[in-house]
Amino acid sequence: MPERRRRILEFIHEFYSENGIPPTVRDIQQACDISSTSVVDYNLRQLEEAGYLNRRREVARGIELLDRDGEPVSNAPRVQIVGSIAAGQPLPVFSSEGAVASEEFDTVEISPDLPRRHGKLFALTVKGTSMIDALIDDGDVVVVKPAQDASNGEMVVAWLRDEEEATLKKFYLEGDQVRLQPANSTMQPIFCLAENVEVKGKVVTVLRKFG
Amino acid sequence: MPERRRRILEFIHEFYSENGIPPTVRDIQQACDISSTSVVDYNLRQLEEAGYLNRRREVARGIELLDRDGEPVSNAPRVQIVGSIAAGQPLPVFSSEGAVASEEFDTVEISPDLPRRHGKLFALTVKGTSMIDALIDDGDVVVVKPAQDASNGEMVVAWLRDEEEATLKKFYLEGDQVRLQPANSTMQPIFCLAENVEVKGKVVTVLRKFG
DNA sequence: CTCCTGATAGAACATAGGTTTTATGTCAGA
DNA sequence: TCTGACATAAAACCTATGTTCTATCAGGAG
Repeated sequence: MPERRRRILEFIHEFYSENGIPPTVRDIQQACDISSTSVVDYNLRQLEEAGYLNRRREVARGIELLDRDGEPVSNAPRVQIVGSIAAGQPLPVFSSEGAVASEEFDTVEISPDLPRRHGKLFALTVKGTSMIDALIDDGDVVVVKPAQDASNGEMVVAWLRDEEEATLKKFYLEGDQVRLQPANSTMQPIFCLAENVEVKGKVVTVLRKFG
Repeated sequence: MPERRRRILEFIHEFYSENGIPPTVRDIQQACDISSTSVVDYNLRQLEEAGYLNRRREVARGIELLDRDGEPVSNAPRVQIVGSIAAGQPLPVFSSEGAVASEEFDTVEISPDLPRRHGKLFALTVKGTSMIDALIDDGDVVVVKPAQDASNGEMVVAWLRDEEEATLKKFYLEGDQVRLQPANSTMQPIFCLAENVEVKGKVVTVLRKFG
């Protein structure tokens, strides 16, 4: 893709993020030092053909950015799904400095207030029904804030060293013991030694989609 | 605030959620059955003075919605929480034409792709643990697309006429009977006559927050 | 009744902004 | 060298859209 075209696309992203509305042809013209609106139009057509954006004809500010799948893109924040969590399976290695390559993973869109409140986040897909007792279904996505410890009552991603098992439970430190309480209050808690429990993060939200 | 003004504000929210760009004066005029653009302009000025929005003068689609603090509202769409759903309680009256006043209700932020895919949505807070069998906890928020019927397998908000009870279940039409299947596959389904089941909407997503 | 204010109308105006037309330059390949 | 695709230009065009002007009407205060 020609440099100028790339520049235009980049500018549209920037402008939309900053202003909440798409730029006009003339906004682009100015920002990218282009001498004529027709050149902008030409390049926009190319970009449209290449699937990078949609243009609502005859509509002011009718540029709509698209993602790889041709779906309208939004500037809502996304977090990486760095892997899955399931009974009896190792957790993916998630380092806070993103040792995971950005491009390799799927992402999910989340509410903007989450990163605002919690900072950097990641997500895990739940595989299997082993988390049913935490009211989390097969296929749900849990959004997690990385953490090494937790306060009582917080829902955590915990790694049980001896059992080599990951679980989602409410965390309670009681002396040198840890009580891991299922969200479903009719289920029984697990008790284990504090040193056997490795907190990997705090669950911030659960996402479940239908249809 | 006059009814018409409220309507305008509500429409701007809707339009922006669905289209990713603010409406024009004439979009508003049409949607709200107003005879003249000047009336729209007049009301927009009032809304601006009252701090509900910002107008970028001389700019096409220059309406910018503000939140209570006068800050630009994030362009992540929001849906109204029109009430709660609980066992043995009536559902709130939710009409598609927004009989519910905008200001009286809380809202939740949702992913922008939801309104784009499903159109107008509303949300219900789940009260009590009666929806545990649908893996939905006390305090969860379900986002719902209004609908009068459903296809097999879809999670619906159903109203059981005889029982006078609202429930969240997977919907299956089987002859003249309806099977309402809990998401938790270990639980037993409910069978009832089709005419006893009133579908109110389809569940699009469930939101659960921790901390 | 008169005056004022809030709200509604209809029409016209002005310009922001999408689109088109025609022309020019560059470069790879026949 | 010629040709055609690709990219750039300048200017004009047209309509979508923000703005303004003037008029009307209902209701409350004086």
